[in-house]
Amino acid sequence: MKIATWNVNSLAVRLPHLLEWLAAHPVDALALQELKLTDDKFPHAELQAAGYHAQCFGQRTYNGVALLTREPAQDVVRNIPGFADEQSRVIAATVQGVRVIGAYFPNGQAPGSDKFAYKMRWLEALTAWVRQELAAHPSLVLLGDFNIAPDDRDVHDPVAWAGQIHCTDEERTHFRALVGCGLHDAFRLFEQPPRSWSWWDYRNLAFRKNQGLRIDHILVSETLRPRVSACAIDKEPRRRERPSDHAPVIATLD
DNA sequence: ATGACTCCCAGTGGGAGA
Repeated sequence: MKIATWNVNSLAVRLPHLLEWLAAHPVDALALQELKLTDDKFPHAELQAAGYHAQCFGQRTYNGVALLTREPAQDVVRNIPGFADEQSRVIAATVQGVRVIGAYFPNGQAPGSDKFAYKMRWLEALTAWVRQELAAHPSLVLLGDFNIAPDDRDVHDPVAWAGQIHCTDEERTHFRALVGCGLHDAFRLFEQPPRSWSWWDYRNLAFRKNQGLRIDHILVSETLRPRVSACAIDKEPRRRERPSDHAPVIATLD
């Protein structure tokens, strides 16, 4: 079973990239973030033709998440139960016996800002809920755009980024708290090329210079850990014309 | 260097992203 995550930065713009990628990588589940469209505009027909069921949770202009699955999904949950939120950031479902939680974590803009405070509240609520979900579903994957670079080795220039958004101690402490619920960063279960990133700024020729951050993650539960045989970032879609600024991440479960 | 690019909604500019 293959499970992947991809921040597409506008599904309307990226649908051709997505369909091409799915044809080359027929994963069993794909969590999408930053759809930037409402559910009435979700391309159900195109994805159905590509062999996928889709659960969507869209929003105009910003945010929006979806879960694409080969097999039908059960027990779909939108956003964090009990956490009132205007923003569409979480979609969870059970697929082939695995509880899959796809999430678009808040950006946070800058430490000290209102958006940073929202990010902290959101992370608090997510962690409490994930703990409950793990108790109910031992086979669980939490994946998506975390907007957190967990470690300095996930940052192309740790000195320049020190204390900046995605790299603050507060964000990294929250990441460790999530992992502490009983999860493992699938990417770090394996030897990886040095300077592996999942996001590159559109500006400054950042992709060409390989200046990026690893902020898109796949966390697997203790129960699933022995089944994970690979995890990789696919840079290919970032090389295409008019790419998303994020690359997909794929985990393979035996 | 408060830059740079891309997307969206707007409406000939500005917010947000990361």
